Amino acid sequence: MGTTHSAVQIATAEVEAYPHGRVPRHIREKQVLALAEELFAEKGFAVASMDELALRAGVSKPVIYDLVGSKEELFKACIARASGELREQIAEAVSHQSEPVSQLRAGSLAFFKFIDEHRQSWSALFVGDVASSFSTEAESVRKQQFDLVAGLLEKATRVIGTQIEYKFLEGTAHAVNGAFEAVAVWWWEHPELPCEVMSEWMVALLVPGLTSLSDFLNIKP
Amino acid sequence: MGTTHSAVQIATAEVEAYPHGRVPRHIREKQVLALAEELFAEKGFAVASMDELALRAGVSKPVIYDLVGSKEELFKACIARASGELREQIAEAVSHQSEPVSQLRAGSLAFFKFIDEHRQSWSALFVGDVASSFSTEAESVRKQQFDLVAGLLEKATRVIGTQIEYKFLEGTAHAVNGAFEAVAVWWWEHPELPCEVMSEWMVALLVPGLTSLSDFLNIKP
DNA sequence: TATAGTAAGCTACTTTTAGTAAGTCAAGTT
DNA sequence: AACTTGACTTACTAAAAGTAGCTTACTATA
Repeated sequence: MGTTHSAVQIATAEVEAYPHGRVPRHIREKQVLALAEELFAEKGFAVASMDELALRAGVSKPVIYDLVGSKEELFKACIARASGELREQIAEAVSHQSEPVSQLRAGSLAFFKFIDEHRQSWSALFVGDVASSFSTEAESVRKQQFDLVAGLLEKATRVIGTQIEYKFLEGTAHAVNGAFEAVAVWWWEHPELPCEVMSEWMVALLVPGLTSLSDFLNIKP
Repeated sequence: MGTTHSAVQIATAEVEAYPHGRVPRHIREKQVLALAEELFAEKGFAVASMDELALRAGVSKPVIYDLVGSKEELFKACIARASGELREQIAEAVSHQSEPVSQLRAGSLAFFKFIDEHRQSWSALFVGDVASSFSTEAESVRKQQFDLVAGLLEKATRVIGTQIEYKFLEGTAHAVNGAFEAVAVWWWEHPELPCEVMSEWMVALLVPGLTSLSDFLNIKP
């Protein structure tokens, strides 16, 4: 367990187990996906070319197209894979907490840790280039933060005994997520700040408003 | 003053004042910029083509390239123009207020009003497609929100007599801006909510955290 | 074991679009 | 009248997405 292996390295090794070149579909697919993520991370969506991807995979272009459909679908697949991973990490961290504020804090820390460990990919897939036009994919991350936000607000309002409209929960979750994303982008140029500080900072910024938001929401039922 | 004229209509009228086709450079430039913004709003960066822009302007492609340099520069110019307008509107609204919270409230309302009146363009230039890769342009809007946030935090900390690090003001401004942008995107699918509600909602979400954030910031000098 | 079927891959295209080289044509300037 | 300049054109190149149709190796079964 001394060395760490990247997804690309693992996939390449698996492919090279077939020295004659003819590799089973699911193996080739994993390799192409891993190489694509790397390529997008290096160059961004617009500049990354399918020709180069084919070259790196040591395969011709139609093979790529047969596997992934189109450049856009490939990009979406990369986002889906990465955001799935992010979601898992946050969920894992949250699951150890029971109080809404502690959950948000744990989720926040997990978020920054994930980004810290995947700077390049994260920037390419979630920030740069066309990322936002595929927002339906990154959407799944928001869905999750939605749950955290909902937990916070519902607890706050359960006291008053009011049912908050779903709509407002949803919008607030988007706002919270937007704040996290934006500050993560800014963090990119200030990497000297540790995850813990980033996380506490965001908690300090958002929790007071979230807990007191119920007042506002009760005005507009 | 009965009818309203769009930027495109005005520019087209100016161009048609030269029936022989040879139009002075600055007039043609204004027309091309207006048409470009319209085209990007309709199709988004990736799908909009320079050929079609040339066609719509009734001019050949090299003319476009002579005027605007490249597709990316053209897009940046559109963002710069639009964000300049947004900045002006917010500045105007803020200038009528003196207290930080009132300023944030006024700025917030101006923000949502602007977007409400420029839905298509705003979405294409600031959200869709490549928008975020040109974030240096949209950056100028953040700079302004930075001032508002700084006002809030400095007032809060002046009481305690501490000097907040510039870095944290900046990051917080990004977070606030990200929250606004994200909720504006979400608003796109919930247009039934009036600007005033959106604005008050964001104020309710952000102000408590902003005013209390000083506690956190004083921990880390 | 011969052979039909299929999975993996290739060469060689088409199409679209950003960007450019080189020239035309009208109007003023000397 | 010759010369420069500024708006504009035709006709290209280059790069990259995506595809049609063929080849080759492996596999199952008669």
